[in-house]
Amino acid sequence: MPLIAAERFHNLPEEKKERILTVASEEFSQKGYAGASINSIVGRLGIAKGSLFQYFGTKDGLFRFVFSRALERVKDNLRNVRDNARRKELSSHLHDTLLAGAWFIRKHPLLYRLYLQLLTDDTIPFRNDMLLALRQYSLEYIRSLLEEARERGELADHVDLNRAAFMIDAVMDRFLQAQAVPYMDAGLGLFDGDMASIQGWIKDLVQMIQKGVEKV
Amino acid sequence: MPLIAAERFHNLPEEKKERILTVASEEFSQKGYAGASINSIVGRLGIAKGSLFQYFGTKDGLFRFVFSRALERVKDNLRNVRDNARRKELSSHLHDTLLAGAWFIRKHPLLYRLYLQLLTDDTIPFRNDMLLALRQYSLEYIRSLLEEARERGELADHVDLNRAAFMIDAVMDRFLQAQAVPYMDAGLGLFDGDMASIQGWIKDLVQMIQKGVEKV
Amino acid sequence: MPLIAAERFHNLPEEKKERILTVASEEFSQKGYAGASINSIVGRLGIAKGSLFQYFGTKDGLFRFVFSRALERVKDNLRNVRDNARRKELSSHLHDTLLAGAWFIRKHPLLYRLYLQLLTDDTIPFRNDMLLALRQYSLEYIRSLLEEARERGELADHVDLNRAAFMIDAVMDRFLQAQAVPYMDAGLGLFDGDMASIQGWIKDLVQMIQKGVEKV
Amino acid sequence: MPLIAAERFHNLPEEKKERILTVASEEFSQKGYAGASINSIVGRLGIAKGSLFQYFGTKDGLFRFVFSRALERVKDNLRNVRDNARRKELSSHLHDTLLAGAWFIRKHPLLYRLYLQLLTDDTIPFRNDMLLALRQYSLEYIRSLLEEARERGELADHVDLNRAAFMIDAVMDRFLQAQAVPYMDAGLGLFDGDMASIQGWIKDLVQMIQKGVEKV
DNA sequence: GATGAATGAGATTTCATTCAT
DNA sequence: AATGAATGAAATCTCATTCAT
Repeated sequence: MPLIAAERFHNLPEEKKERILTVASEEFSQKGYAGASINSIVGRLGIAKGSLFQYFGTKDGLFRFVFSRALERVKDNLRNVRDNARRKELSSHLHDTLLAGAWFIRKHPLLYRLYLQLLTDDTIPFRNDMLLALRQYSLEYIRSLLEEARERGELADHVDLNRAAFMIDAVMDRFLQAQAVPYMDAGLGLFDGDMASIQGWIKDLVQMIQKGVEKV
Repeated sequence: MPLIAAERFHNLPEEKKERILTVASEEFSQKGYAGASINSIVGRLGIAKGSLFQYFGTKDGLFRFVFSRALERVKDNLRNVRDNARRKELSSHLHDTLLAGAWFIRKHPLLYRLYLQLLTDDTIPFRNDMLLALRQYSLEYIRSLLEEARERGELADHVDLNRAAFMIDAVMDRFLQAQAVPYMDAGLGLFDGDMASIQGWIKDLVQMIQKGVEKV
Repeated sequence: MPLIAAERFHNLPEEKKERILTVASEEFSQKGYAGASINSIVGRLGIAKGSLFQYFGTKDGLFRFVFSRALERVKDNLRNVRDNARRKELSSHLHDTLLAGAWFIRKHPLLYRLYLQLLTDDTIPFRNDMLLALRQYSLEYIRSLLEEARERGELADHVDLNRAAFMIDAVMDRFLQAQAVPYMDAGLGLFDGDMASIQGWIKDLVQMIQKGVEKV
Repeated sequence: MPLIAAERFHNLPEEKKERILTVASEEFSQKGYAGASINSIVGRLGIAKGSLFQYFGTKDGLFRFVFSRALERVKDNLRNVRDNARRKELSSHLHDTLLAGAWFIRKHPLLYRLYLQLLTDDTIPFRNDMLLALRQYSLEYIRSLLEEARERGELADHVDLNRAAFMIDAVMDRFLQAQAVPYMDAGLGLFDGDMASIQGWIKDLVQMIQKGVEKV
């Protein structure tokens, strides 16, 4: 999913570009694709309606650009984790990943919600392309962590890596959802605000994988 | 979240009511709340626009009614599972639940997507109420299964029930998502179409819980 | 070119329908298809913008309806001429036709200009269909007059009917254009306002055909 | 209708000027004045929008320039015919004229369509001026041919020159329209593609004039 | 109780034009 | 002399909602 066009946009001063994308992100992630309003965006930005259309051509174009950029940020974030944490054991890797994810979502809660939008809205153009790109990246990242763990002897042969990746992805994703979506833990008090309990979650998760996922 | 309004609606013949709610469900779950169009709904139904507004008052009213009814169906479905499967062991319960969930989603894929809509769309009226109701019901249902399992001695003391419920909920929900949302397994081939592999997933899941989730 | 849809429109009171079509005709014939403005039309009519779109769906739909109706009127007009003037000689027929045409254009100058619009505007939807329908009708009508004239012995064998029809059509059409388009006679004073000179034109035209058009 | 503005334009290299006017001609003649888009023109040209406005000031200015230039070309074309064909008889003159016209339209079909645009579009600025200039030139040209013919004794006294000019103009114009506008002969097969039949048409036309147009 | 005509605000998008660089 | 970013009015069209019949 390459960055689509928006030539005009690239010539703008960095600061202005940033402001535009932030406001657009907010709009899309709060109201969904259909609910988002170009009028509202330009109103908040204080720029002319025509300008936004010169930058991105269509509402679709704007959305795709915003989402592509969000995806790039996620990838950068994960790449960062890997670069800074080579040769550690699995639980440490996962810990860093989850921590990075949680930190990212706290910092860019809207980008995460953009992803959630994609899951259900059939009217979003190129939805399938975007979603597939994202899912593949996520699962492959986790699977690569598991493969390294196996090479280090952390995971027994009976552990099915694909299944394990799926489960880790599911739990971590739900964990992260709980940071971005209110009521996701339905008031059970599972998460305290300060991230202190992440250690416990990670430990559980790795134990689960190591002991509980058998090959088919 | 009580059912409001819709007095006029209830007097309609059952068949007509069914058709209206089905079409409205389709519209909302495919296009999201904002993207859904009353015009499109009455167009597909072949009834007058005024009628729909007499039944439900507003677009909000229609959405709330549709969603409430969907929630009722989910509850009925789960109640059914419990009634038909008392006194079994945990893995059997979870198995039945997951099977029922998968069956339900195959039969009513749109209702499930209505739930996904809720997760992100801030513009949906009473979103928080609806979401909270749903999450609570889901987590409490699983927690009650776990409590029964502990009473039967299936779960050691060191297992934290809330955490376990959360993880089960996460994995099951992601599993179900993969039935309703294309590309959710990103082509890893985790699921075959005929549900046959559910047994394996459940076994893994219970093992994980029994061995891997420690009290904080 | 059948009348396209516009179901909603047909239920309106006759008087209102008339007013709408008149105003729309004016707009299109004065400004062309692209230049015509829905805003301007509803502004002049004093009705809501949404109403016009409920009647005709799109700008295209409105244009096609207006044009189709204009074509029907032209056909009715010519049918009328034929019905009232059977068994006469050619010059009398042509005279009646031209008179009817001139009368029609004086009464509905805008409809005639709608036809002229078609000639050049590639962006008008279904332009070719509409134009072909109109041209065929016109040429066939004149040709049928010539065939009858030949049967009555008014036209010698050497007269090529297709060529003659084309020439008559050309001159009559240009004659009629001069009624609708200012400056068409470039100030040569060929036409006095009161139609009195039509007799002379017709006489010339028939003489031309009878004496001057040879078979290829 | 003097050429206004365009000082900056004249300093451009000949090749560039040509390209700009060609593209502008295409746009106007295909879409009409209102439908034509400056955006589309500069897009096709690959030049900056601001440049076009520096050359011609406004859309009106561009159109007037394009049209004036087209008119000059038509005049040049006819002047050429006269210069190369002095002292011939009427039918020969008309033949050359028609041939030149047909050749011109085949080579510059868009310029001809520009003229047709003028006939109906009230929103074109200075429409009347332009149209009058064109019509006068055409009718006067033909009339001058007829006057020369009379001096040579080709036309009897009873032939009304204005009427004759009008008829010739009408038939020739329609004949030329059939080259530029599809369906103008409505499938009657009156014209073969290679211009070979022009001889026949001219012969008919002159005969018609000589025998059939009487003074009022 | 059902209808569907009427509404006007608001949606996305295109337009000709200006002007600082 | 050329550029293209900025503009805001106006374009077409859709929307949820009202209400008289």
